Amino acid sequence: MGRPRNFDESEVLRAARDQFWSTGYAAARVDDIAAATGLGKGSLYGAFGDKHQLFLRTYADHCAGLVEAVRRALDGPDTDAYERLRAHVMKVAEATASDVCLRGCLLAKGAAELSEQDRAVAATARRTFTAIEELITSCVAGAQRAGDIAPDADPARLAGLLLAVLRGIEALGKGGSSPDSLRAIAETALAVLPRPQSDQDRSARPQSG
Amino acid sequence: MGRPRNFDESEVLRAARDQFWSTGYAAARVDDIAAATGLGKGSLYGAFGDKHQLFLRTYADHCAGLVEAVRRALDGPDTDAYERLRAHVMKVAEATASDVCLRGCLLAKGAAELSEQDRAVAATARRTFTAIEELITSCVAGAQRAGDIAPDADPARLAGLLLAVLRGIEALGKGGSSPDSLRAIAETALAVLPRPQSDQDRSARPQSG
DNA sequence: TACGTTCTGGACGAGACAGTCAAGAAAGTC
DNA sequence: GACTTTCTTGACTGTCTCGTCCAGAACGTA
Repeated sequence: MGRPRNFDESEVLRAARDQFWSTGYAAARVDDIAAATGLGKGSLYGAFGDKHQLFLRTYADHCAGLVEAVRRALDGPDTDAYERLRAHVMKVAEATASDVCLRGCLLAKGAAELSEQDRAVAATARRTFTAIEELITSCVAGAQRAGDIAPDADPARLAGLLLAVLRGIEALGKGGSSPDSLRAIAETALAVLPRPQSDQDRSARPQSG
Repeated sequence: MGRPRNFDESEVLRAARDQFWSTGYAAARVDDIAAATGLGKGSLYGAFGDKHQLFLRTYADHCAGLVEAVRRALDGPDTDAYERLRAHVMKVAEATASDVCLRGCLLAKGAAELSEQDRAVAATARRTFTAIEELITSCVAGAQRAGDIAPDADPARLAGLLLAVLRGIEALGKGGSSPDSLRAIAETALAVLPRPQSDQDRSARPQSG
């Protein structure tokens, strides 16, 4: 059956992804990727095709992983849906704030660099955004059923807004916005979500100071 | 006094910017930039230094122009502050939605590609974000004085949220989100802004359907 | 052990690219 | 008109990088 492969595919893909992630697609050198993975270029080309194919593969895998992570963070019973949503939004802000090297999110970085000229990248990015938005929509709807979101609000619209805020936090983090300001954005986004009337309406307002 | 320059600096910078804008920094070729500007490479290097310096110049100019455009859109009397804010948010959504080629915003594209490795780019992006946020803060404060925003809300926090939403819309547009969904995000962001108590509270809620 | 097959690794070639340079052009000055 | 200075042009160079290729290694099979 021939010589078996001497490497773990997922490890190689992760190393390759990290190269693309830190330098971007165009600036990533195949030789560097080979060095980072420990493979010779022949093996790399034999197993994954050329640089572009390798990128598409790592990008798609990474995006799928992202969606799965969001699913794990947001899935669960309605009772805790609002709390899970809150925790997730804050976690994204914290993660972006603590990304000292400004590497940011590969999803956004890849889309920014390539979506104009590469339909496959644009399609993957779009699918990823849509999938995450659906997960947020479900979570908001759960919170609504549990009485933590105003009953007359549209979960899909709130989810769209929250997704935009999350992507915006990511974008601002790339510019080096302070951790505090990113946290403030996340808190404010949660604070303006419409709560049921029964709550003090004030609690839905960002406080001064 | 020697031979005078044969080109208009701002036109050359604009042409160079467009090259960086459509391909990204790393993938932009100096030969293409020269061709686009109509200059020989010698003139380009003589006038603007190397590729990196040229990019920094176009990036800084572009960001300064962006801030000026936002200032023009948001400056004015308190009476119309809320309306100007609303119009601006909707305009960004429309502009992103109609950006068929997914070129996106050079500010975000440059920051995504280079801020990790280039402090000057990160600093320019950060300054730009800060400047825009301050303009939004002023506008929100004006709207608050005019009675269009809840008096107990914190304009700076709302401005941070709005900036994040605007950047998020831009990021989602890069993935090819539908014009309708981008518009919906903008509308929802405006709808969740806390309005004064005197208004029907319902009007501050995104409607179902 | 001999053989076919698949993987490995790195040398190699072709092309692309950034930046330089030298010869000449266009201005001002005397 | 001679001279100085600055700008212009595009050919040129050296370097970098992608992708290929091939000799050999590591497996299963007979």
